[in-house]
Amino acid sequence: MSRQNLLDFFNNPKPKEKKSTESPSTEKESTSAEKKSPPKRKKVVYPVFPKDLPPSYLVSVTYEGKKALASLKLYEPTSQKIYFWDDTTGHKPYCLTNLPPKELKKLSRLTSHSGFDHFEIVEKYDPLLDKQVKVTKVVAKDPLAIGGRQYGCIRDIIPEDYQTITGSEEPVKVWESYIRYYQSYIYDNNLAPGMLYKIQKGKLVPVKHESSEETVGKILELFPGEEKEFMHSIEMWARLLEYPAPQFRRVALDIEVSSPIPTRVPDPQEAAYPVICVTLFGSDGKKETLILKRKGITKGSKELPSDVKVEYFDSEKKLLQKLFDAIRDYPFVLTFNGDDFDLRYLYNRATKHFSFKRSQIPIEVRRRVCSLKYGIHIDLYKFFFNRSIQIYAFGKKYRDVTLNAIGTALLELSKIELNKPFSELTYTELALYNLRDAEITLDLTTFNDNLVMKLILALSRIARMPMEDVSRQGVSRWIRNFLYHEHRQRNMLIPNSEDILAIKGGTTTQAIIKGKKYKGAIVVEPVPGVHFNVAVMDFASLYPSIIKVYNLGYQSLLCSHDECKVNKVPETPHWICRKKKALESLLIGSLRDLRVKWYKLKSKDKTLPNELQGWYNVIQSALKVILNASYGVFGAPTFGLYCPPVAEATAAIGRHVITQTIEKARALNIEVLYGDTDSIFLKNPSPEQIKILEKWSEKTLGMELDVEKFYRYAVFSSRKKNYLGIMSDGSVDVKGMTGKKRHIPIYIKKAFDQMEERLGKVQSPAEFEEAKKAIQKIVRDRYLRLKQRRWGDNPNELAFHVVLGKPLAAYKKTTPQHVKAARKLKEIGYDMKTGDLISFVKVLKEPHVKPVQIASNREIDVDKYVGYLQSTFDQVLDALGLDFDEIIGLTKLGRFM
DNA sequence: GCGGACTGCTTACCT
DNA sequence: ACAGGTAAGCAGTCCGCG
Repeated sequence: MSRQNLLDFFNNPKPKEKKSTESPSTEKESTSAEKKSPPKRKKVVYPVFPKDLPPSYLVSVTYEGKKALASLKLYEPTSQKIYFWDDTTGHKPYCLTNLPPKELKKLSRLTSHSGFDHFEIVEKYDPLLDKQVKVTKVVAKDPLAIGGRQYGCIRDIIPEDYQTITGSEEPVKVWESYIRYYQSYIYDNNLAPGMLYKIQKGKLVPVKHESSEETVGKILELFPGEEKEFMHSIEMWARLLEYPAPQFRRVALDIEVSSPIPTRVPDPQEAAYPVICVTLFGSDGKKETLILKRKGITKGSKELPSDVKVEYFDSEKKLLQKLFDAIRDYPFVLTFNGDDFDLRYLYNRATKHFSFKRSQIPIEVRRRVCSLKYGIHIDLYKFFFNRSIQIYAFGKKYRDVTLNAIGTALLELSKIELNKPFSELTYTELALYNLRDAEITLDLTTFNDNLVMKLILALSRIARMPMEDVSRQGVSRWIRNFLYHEHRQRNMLIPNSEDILAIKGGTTTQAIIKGKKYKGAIVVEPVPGVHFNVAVMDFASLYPSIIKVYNLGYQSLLCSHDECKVNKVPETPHWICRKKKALESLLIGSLRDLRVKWYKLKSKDKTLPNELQGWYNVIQSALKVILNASYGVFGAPTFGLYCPPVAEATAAIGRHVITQTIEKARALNIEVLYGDTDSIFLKNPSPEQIKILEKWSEKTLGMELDVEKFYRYAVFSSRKKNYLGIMSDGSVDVKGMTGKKRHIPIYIKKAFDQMEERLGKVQSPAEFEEAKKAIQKIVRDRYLRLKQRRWGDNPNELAFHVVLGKPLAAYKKTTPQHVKAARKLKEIGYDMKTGDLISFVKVLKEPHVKPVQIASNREIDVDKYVGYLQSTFDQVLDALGLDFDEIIGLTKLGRFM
């Protein structure tokens, strides 16, 4: 499954849009701002949707407790303002139960519950029983009554009281009680966050975008002969994805707080120390820094850029007031870790240390999230932390989830390095530092034509989630939510996870890895050596294809029909339904086909206007992220539609498919050099042989097998997931090799890179001998330099870099080397937490490791590094028939001396 | 008490 | 809070050994 990423498209980033300088640069620094205009205490009123407003994007749905209804935020792209619209449909929170009203009326705790409203009998399709059922809709006055955290909510009362009161053994079921109210509102009204709406006669109605509709029509023509149901899904997705994206008016916010201990981050709960500097960096050109005056601090000699507006404050309260007013002005506010720090700190600082009332602060603090009353808060830390985003959208370009690492990797813009503690900075130094952080934060969303904003928008549409949620939650939530949405659209009961598990059961195969639930993919034993003319064929999104073609989903696996029981999944006792299409199969299948047949092609179509091609690339990446996870979620207990047999069946069919393909290739007399999950590496196949394989796959497996790439030659050792592939242009694919892993010292990596470059130059088998000699020289040189201890003035290049996977105290079973180093760092005052990258070197003395910060050249254990050099190169040398010891001048005999 | 064989833990990677 | 499979290094344990 190939790993081309979102950034590939933008190899030629356009020059940045010129930012309009809204504030004239003449006003540089005014120290007297607060004397001029003391902030007035006026009531903050937010705009309500006017009657004739142009089409606006639905960006948020929340429950408004005071009014007891759903409240929507819409972003009007011309005025670039947020407007509020309150529900007029009378929609109310509810849950479903199998008890009829007659029985429910016996439950006095329910009927007398202050939040209880009424009962309705509704008919639904139960996908686990495959039949229509009558259930009771228990309607409530507010969402907390259904499933609030406090004692005695409706979803708990129903089963508890029914059994105690009636003594009945009948299983009492409650459905859909754990769905957030605003999601329920979105599902029931078939809303799509991120899409265009208008208000017509007091109702929210979707806006048609004509040229997008035309494209949707064209897309549908790409799928002749598909069933009606499938076409409807394609149409729905295409509409969600074709509609244009707006310009997002936004501001990045970053604050600095004084702290008595420089290495400790102040606690946002206490918010005990003053906010000393704040920067607002806007997409509209705003660059404003607010500084708190403190004793003994001077401006210093450095200069700020002339377009930055600086304001000094005598009082922190006034600074906060000014900041709050600015926040209120923007429809979108960006932070890096604002949920856990900046916004939380500001809120607590304002309420606990100054006399701000809650109504005077534009921030709402919840358990894990900080949101805004007016705008939309996007915490980019949470977004970039998302593993799927990291890997599939950004191709692992950034490895550390810090502002500095992401900024450096994606923007080539780094944080300003400080060489003295915070408290000793001049005002200007502090402002520059703060300004840079805010700049990076904004630029993370502007680069490549606002890629990140568009990506969040696209995901929001697919997942049917507000942008605020989709940017914070993981891919399993995205998938769950659009599947839930489709359940509601079809009047299907959304099953409880435990019921799926109880009916469909667990897994039956034995995993190779201890502790795993079921058997996964096949990895073919590679044929060691150097092979010229290697074709890599793979199945385009194998697992989503399987889910589509084989009709996989919790409904279809182990269905209740006797006649389906013969439709077995290979190597398992599971069977698959032949009578009814599973929702997952339909929706994941249509998404896959849409990506492969439209968005992937369009994202590479140079004839399209640049901007449109970019949008298509965003879409195909968003789809990739979702599709890549679409099989895994079935095996994840946290997924709402968790169904182990579905995951197990997908993997089993995958093994079957690849095994058959390998057999077919061999039957065609093609040597199969290697294969992993969905790919096969073929030695020197003829174009005819390839064509036969492709046709065969289409016909017998119903799946698309294509040549994904062609290597001039490939180098395999006997290790799986470990090879080099040299493309015809000389570029080199390096997979799984230690020489490419992030933790190894640059000193060793450099030698590996040299070797890689040399291998890229080899055109033919005849040229190989010379390359081998060159590689031997590279290895020998690096070995000798190590032995001569020539690596520089400090051991930085010898440092290993390993991520701390959990808090220091959680390492109980063993103490790995990086943990030893981290504990040492902690002793000398560093703040060590999960996710930190620990850099350490290997030294002679116990405990043989030392943080690089405090290590010196003379204590380095050179032989350890020689050992590392050897194991790194062995992976390649094996295949080339070379021997490390011989290269460095040890004869085979010499090794025993 | 010591060393080799073994298992388990941890991280980084592949698909 | 997507999944399982593989490689590598090190920590810790067990067992034999006069």
